[in-house]
Amino acid sequence: MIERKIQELIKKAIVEQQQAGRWPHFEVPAIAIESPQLAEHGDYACNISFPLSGLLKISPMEIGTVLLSGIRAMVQENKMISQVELAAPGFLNFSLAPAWLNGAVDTINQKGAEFGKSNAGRQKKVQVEFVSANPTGPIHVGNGRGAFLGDTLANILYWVGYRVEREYYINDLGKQIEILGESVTRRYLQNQGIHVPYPDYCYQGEYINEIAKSLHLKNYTLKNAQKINEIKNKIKQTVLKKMVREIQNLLTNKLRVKYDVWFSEQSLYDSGQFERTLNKLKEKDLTYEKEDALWFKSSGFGDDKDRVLIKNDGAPTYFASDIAHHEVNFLTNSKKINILGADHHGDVPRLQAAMSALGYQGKLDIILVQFVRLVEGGFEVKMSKRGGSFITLEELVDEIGLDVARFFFLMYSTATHMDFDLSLARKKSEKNPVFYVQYAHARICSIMKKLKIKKGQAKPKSNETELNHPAELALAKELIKFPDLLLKISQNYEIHRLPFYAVEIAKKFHNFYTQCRVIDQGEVNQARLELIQATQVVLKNVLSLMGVTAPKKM
RNA sequence: GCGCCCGUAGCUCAGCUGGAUAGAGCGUGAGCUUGCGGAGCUCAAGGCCGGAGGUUCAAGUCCUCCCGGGCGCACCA
Repeated sequence: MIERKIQELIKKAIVEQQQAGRWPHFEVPAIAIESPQLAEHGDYACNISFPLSGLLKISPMEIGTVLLSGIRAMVQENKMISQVELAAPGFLNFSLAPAWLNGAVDTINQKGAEFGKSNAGRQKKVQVEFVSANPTGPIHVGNGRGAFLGDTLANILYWVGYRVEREYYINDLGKQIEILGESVTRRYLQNQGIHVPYPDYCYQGEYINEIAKSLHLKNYTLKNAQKINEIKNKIKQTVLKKMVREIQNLLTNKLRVKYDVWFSEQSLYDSGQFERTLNKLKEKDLTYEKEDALWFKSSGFGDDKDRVLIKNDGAPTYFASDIAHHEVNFLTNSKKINILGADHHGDVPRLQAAMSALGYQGKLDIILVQFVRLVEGGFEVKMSKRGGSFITLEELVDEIGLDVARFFFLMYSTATHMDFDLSLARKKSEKNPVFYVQYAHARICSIMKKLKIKKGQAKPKSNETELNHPAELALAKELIKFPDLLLKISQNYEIHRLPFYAVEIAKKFHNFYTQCRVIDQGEVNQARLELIQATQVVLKNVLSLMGVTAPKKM
């Protein structure tokens, strides 16, 4: 909003020069569209002089000088911008007017819990799918990254005006589930004293044995142990349900991760959706049979080779299910964002190919999240369900706390391969940035409390209604960026900017706090009170988007 | 071999569609009390941004090659 205003000013100044015949005619928007950026020295810095310099064959400083006088004349009646200056290499720096900032702070307080919301999404329906880990074992630390990112992204999308559906896709079909059933069955039989081997392909984790121990299958005794398949199927269904329930319980109750839909892969077949999607591809002549299998011509849509839909044993592939699954999603959503682990990057081209084939081109965005490497005292802690040695997400959260975990996982770019040192995290936990941010919030609450105690005998308010101290202005300028930040994140999915922003606000606040007093000699500074109220509003909103608590005291 | 991601301060990471003297936290060193919470504030030290070319007025950012690390390359899910 501020950036657009500045762009307008610059464009006007350039056109002015053109109309006066001093500069040749060129397409202004193409250049003026270069958006102003935040700078240390001014509030907004613009580098427009540089591209113009090449075009006009005049030095950047000269161009800056010409534009400066034009813009200054216009700024006279502008309330938002108080000052424009030309800096050394040819930068134009725009400063925000304190009086205008005052009004902006006021607006934040009026909007309160709504501050930051917009209707940019125009109530379009978007689905965010995340985690979707196979229900073959506990949720591990790597899944946690996706869980918190997905939850927060969905929150942000909702705030900028989308109708958001959060989905967990349950792979309750196929080989992995068979192996899960078999693993538990074998342990179960072993626990009954029946000698059965435990092959390498079975899940090795101790949790398998724990589940086996908790099973009570009264109808099956040692005598009819030969009915292994019957037992296995029963156990498989029981274990699957149990696993899904545990995952649901962990995510929603313990990790504060919300879901709207738990979508079963099996349901695609029960509902006939799988057949419908498959027929659609067949009708478009995009499939063919080869070596007793049914193939999809994905190479015609950018994939490097064709892919199997139905295996030669008659069973559908995971890929085939996933196509039908996505089609269901697009029945009710105009857009889908899928958060995947980086180990699935190879699957992206084929999935996009299928979406293009079905007419959903450009509607699926995939966010690849790189792996988390757990390190303990310099050694990597392997996280593999198959291998059995891993730290579950639950264990991690129990140890460092949910607020710390959420903040920590959110503050890294999804492209970063993060190294997470457990021993370091434990030591550092008190110095964690999340506490820094929460402390700022608690400090504000503390001041508020102090004011409320004296409610009966209200403190006299000073007649200072305008911000002028540098620390006040810096804080106010930070606060007003919030709505634009959310819009940006909703477009580029750079979720890590949110925790960084939170830290920035906390920093500006702590700095303000040590330099400026809200309650001074029994008198309340009106402008500062409004400023810290606004700070509280923004901190609360930011933290709630991240699913982190905003404590009143610590 | 092919494809995707990463390489920035001692450590963990930012650096937004190329723009001013490359930033933060932790760690290290030096300071900060008449007053709203010291889980805070201020300052300092610490960098040939993996390497070499190229494009540009301008490269940590874009292109090519090389080195190093992670992950994929199934009729598994």
